[in-house]
Amino acid sequence: MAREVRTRYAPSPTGYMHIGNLRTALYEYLIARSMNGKFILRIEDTDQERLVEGAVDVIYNTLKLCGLKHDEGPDIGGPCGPYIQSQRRHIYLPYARELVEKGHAYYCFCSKERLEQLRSEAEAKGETFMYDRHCLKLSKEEVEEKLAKGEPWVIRQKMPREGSTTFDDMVFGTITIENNMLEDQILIKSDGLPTYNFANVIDDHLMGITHVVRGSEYLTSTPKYNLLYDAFDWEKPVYVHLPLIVKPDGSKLSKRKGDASFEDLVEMGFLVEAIINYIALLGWSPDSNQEIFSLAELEKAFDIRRISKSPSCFDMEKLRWFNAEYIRAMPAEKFHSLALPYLEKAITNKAIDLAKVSKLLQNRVEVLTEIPSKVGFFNSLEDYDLNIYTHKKMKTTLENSLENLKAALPVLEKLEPWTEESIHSSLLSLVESMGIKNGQMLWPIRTALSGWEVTPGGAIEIADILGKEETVRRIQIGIERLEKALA
RNA sequence: GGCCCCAUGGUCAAGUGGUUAAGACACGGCCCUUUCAAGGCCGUAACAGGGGUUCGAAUCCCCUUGGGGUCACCA
Repeated sequence: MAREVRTRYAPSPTGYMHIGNLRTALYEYLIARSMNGKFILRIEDTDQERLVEGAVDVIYNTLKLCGLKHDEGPDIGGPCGPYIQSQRRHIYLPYARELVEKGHAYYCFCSKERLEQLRSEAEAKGETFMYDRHCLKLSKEEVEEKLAKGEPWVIRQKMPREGSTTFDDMVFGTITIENNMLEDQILIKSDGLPTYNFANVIDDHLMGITHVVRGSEYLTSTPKYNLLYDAFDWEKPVYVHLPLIVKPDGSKLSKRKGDASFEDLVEMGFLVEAIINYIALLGWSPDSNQEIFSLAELEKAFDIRRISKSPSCFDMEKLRWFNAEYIRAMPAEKFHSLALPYLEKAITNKAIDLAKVSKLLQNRVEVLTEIPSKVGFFNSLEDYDLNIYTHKKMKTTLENSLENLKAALPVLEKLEPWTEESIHSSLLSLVESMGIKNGQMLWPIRTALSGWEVTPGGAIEIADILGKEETVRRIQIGIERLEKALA
C-alpha cells in the first residue's frame, strides 16, 4: 500500500502573505485533500534576523480565512511536533554531526569577512564565487582544537565534485544539474540553527512529507537536498515545483515593490472565495471549461498533472471579474451584510433604506470598495450641471425636461401609497397620456433626483428609496433651476 | 556571466502528430432597456523565428531569439 500523502506548507513568518505563497499553500492543501492525505503547517523561522512580531498570526488568519484547514501544526499539534523550527533547534545538530562522521559534511571556521573578501575578489574578476573548501583541508585534530578553543564554526555540506545529479519533478519533468555547480552549502549556521537548506530536508523526512510542493525558484537547489537524502539513506519525496506568478510586466511579485498581498486584496474589497478561485486557476486548469470553483469543488477536481510549467501573470481585471461573479451569485441578504459597512459610511441619511440600495448595487459592483463612490447622491443632492438634462438618445432637452418634470410633480405629490409599483404605474400612465417616450419622462426625473449622469438604478427605484417628500423636493429644485436657466 | 527552466491571442489557458486551434477575462458591435450595470447574441485577436523528423506538425528533435529563476551563515 502506498504511503499516506502528506504535504506541508512551510512559510517563514515575514508578516506578509503574497499571492504566490498563498497559491503554494492552496496547491499543497489541494494535493493533500485530492489524495486523501494530510496537510501540515510548519513555521520556518530559522532566520532569527528576520523575525517579525505577530507574523505567525498572519499565517494562521490567512489559512483560516481561506478555509485551508491544516491537519497538523503549531497551533493544533500533531504526531510530528513541534511544528516551529526554532523549537526544534536541538534536533538538527546531531544529524549534521552524523553527516560529518560519514564524510558528507565538515566544520568550517572561515569568518564572514574572509568569505566576503573572496566573494568580492571573484566578483571583480567577473567570476561566480563558490566556497573554496578552505576548511575541508583541516585535520581532525585541528578541528577539535578550534572547537575546544571556542572558535565560531558552521557545518558545510560536502558536495561531489564530479558527475551530475538528476531528479524528477511532477511538473517540470527530469532535471539534471552538474555537481560542480553545487556549492558546499552551510547546513548549520554559527548561531547553531540550521539553514533552510538543511532544516527542510530533516523536517520533511521526520514529518513524513511525501510531496514537497514549492515555488520553482527551488528547482536548481533540489539536487543538494537529494544528496542529503542520499547521505542519510532516506526515501526522497515527490517534487512538485510550481511556476511563478508574475506581474503584467513579467517581473515577479514582491513585497518591496508594494505588490498586493492577500491582506491588501481583502482590504481592496475582494472576497476570499474569489481570490482562491482565481489563484487556483493561475497555473492549473481543470479538464473542463468550468471557471467557478468552490474550495470543495477544487478539492475534487485538482490534479497535479494539470499544473502548467510556464509562469502566469497576475491579472487584476480577471480577479475583478471573479469577484463580481461571486457578488452576483450570492443571496441578496449576504451581499447586503457585506455592503453595509461601506453603505453606512457613505449614506448618513437615516431615511434611506440601505437594503434597497444594496439590491441596486449587487449587479453593479465588482469590488466592495467601489460602493461609496456609487451612492453619494442618495445622501444629499449636490449642485449639478443642467446640461445633463439634455440627452440625445433619450430625446430630452432643457425645455421638455422642464415640461415633463412639471407634469410629473403633481402626480407624484398626490401618489399614495408610495411604492416602487405605484410610482412605476403612475409615471408610465402619465407618459402614455402625454404621448411621449418613457425616456423623456424618466431621464429628467432621474437627473433631478440624483444630479448624476450615471446612477445605480433608474428614476423609479431612486424615487422609491428617496421617499415621497425628498423626491418631490428634488424635482422642485430641478424645476426651479431649469426655469431660471431658460428664462 | 555560468547553470536550470519556460514559450499558443493583450491576459489566464485547452490542446499531447491529422481540430474550421476550445473556453474565459479584456476589447468592439448588436439586442434588451428609464441612465449605468447585469443578461443574450455576434465579432476582432494566437501557435516567437529558423532548420529538421514525418505522408502530415502548435504538438517530436536541434539552433536562434525572448522571458524567468538561481548562484547567501534568506527562505
